Amino acid sequence: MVTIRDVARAARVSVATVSRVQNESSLVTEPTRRRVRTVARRLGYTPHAAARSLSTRHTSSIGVLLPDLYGEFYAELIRGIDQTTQRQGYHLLVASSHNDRGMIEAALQAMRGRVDGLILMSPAPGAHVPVRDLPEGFPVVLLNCNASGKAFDSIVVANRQGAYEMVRHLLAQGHRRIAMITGPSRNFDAVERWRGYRAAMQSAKIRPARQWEVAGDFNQASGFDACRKLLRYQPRPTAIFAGNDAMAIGALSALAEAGVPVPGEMAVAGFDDIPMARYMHPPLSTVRVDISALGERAARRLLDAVGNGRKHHNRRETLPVTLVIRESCGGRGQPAASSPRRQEGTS
Amino acid sequence: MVTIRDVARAARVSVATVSRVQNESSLVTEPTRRRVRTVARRLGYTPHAAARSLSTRHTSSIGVLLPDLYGEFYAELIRGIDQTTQRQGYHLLVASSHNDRGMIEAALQAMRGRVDGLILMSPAPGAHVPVRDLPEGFPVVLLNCNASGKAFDSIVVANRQGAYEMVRHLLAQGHRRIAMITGPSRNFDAVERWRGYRAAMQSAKIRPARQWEVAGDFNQASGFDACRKLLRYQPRPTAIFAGNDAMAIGALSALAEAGVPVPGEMAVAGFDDIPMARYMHPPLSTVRVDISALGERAARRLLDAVGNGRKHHNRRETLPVTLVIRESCGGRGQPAASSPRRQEGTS
DNA sequence: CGCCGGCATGTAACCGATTACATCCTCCAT
DNA sequence: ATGGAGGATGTAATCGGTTACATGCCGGCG
Repeated sequence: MVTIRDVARAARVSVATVSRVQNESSLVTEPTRRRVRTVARRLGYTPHAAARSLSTRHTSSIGVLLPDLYGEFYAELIRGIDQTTQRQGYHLLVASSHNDRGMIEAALQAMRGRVDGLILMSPAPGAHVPVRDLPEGFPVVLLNCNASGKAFDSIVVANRQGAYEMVRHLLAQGHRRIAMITGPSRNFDAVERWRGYRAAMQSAKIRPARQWEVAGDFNQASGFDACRKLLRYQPRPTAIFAGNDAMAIGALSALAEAGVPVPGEMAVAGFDDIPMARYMHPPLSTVRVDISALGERAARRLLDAVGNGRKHHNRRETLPVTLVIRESCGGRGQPAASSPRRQEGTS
Repeated sequence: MVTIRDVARAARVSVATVSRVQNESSLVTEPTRRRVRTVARRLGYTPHAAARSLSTRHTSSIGVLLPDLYGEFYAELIRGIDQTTQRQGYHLLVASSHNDRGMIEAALQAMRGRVDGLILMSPAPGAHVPVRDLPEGFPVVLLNCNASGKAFDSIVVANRQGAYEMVRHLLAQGHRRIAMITGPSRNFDAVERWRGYRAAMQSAKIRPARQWEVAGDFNQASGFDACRKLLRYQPRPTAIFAGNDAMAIGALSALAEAGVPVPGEMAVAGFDDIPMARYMHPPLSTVRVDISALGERAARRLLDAVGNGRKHHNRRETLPVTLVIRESCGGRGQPAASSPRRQEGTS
């Protein structure tokens, strides 16, 4: 393992000079600089990150603590975060907590001295983040958490509003018996979307009925099951609003199997606008959430705090969502677009 | 920032003792241990990771360098890796290279002193990994790379065999005009799958024709476009094998739009078995790749190398794949299953 | 009684960088 | 000629841990 001292010796200079060359300090004469560069390259020298962060007191990496890593949502989120942090020369330390309180604390501990800031997403609506474990004044950005009274920056998706508008749209189409397949009750997004549904129903003077709300868990399979359950109702609902696209797709599958025409006898809508959604049969109406933008904003906000005064601003930002009406809910849907949406996926 | 010395002073012991308590060393009497523990907790002491790794010469985290982060594939891969590393107390530093050679090198550099080992996936089939940038004897596991003659551990997916078997299945159904929508030509998986297709066609004495091979990029949109192109052919193909599920789904969408019954007039098959696949209409036949298992194996292999002698074994392991025949290709398909596949996704 | 072994604890060197401060040199102004 | 300014470079302290080795204490045994 070649260290800065090896380079210094070989280049017949002091360690200080080598360090200065590495860090682009202006106080080195051009010939010296070249000599050091050459020697460093020849020896294959790379500065030791741990040593560097010990003395500089920053790590140029940030932590991302998520409840889970399963599914497109987190993939997109991480991608958005990575995009902006990488551009600024920061690295990403990711961890998943599996919603386990102990693991959250362990992860938070482990991050000390490893990262300069933290993006934290703990989905349980009631759970208060174990903030006390964090060093005082440590930059944190919360995602989709209720900020629990503490002065943290946070970014939330306009879940309630999106759900409200989608259900209003279904109402405008003449639907009255609108069922909802909800997400996990301990999930912040799920609960907010459900609140939006309720608010919209009430705005149309329709009394919310527990029976129209079937619980799912955000996976396709639960949407499939929930839909089958709804099909046994008498009278049947005429529209199904699913808490996310995965469940909506499960529902579409159940409807196809049961021979129920969509949107003819049943309108379906989802939430998220995952890439798949427009390629469903029929193309799925949904609420578009730009997840990678969410990640980008969080990262930008965090890097801001890390770079500048590292102060908590207690700013709460809301990421807007937009209705995407396609054929599955009977509005005039657009046909599936054919323009490629991104460069190149894999596998 | 409270350090080990602060704790030592407050507990009236030396730093060595505090360190020993932290590391569960047996050489501390029970009363001392308790006293130190109490003081540490009261002061909110957490050891500084950078300092610790500087002296112990290991970081308890491993690096994951991927070509991109877009899509379910990488999400699953990271999840699989995270699962096993987390269990052993390791952290994950992820980075995406965007296939840019410079960025790969930069990332490799940045990993020095930050990670104990590396999982590396560079998809370009010709590209040789810039191995020389790695410290001698640094544990590395390559994913889906051709190991380029160096003595590295590697794990590859049985892409060629899976494609071969799927096309053989289509042939057995009586299809002769089987088209393929290929993935990006610089992608290792894509090329291997295409080779499998070719091999199967040749095994049936069908001369491969360039015209039956339409280029895609692994995204839904490209599958949609490619399928429209194929529909204009005279005579039409009777089966389409897509290089991955995303493109197969795009193709299904184009077929639905054109009113071509599946599998009646056109059989369709994909590759990967993403969770969505069984919920398509009709359910999609595909080649199942257990991506998270791929990640798990890679992680296990790497941790093995890190823990034990950190030697390169130059072992090459192959992850098997299995055919999943559903309705989209006319075999007797299973109906969509209704058992939940995983605990709880989000959004 | 004295010596020795072994255990609990302390002291200080070290890991590999950064950087404040010291030093030295050169060149210029008085 | 001389003092001083200022730039290039070197020396050594420092970051916060770990750990080899030193020390001191205690009990047991000859």
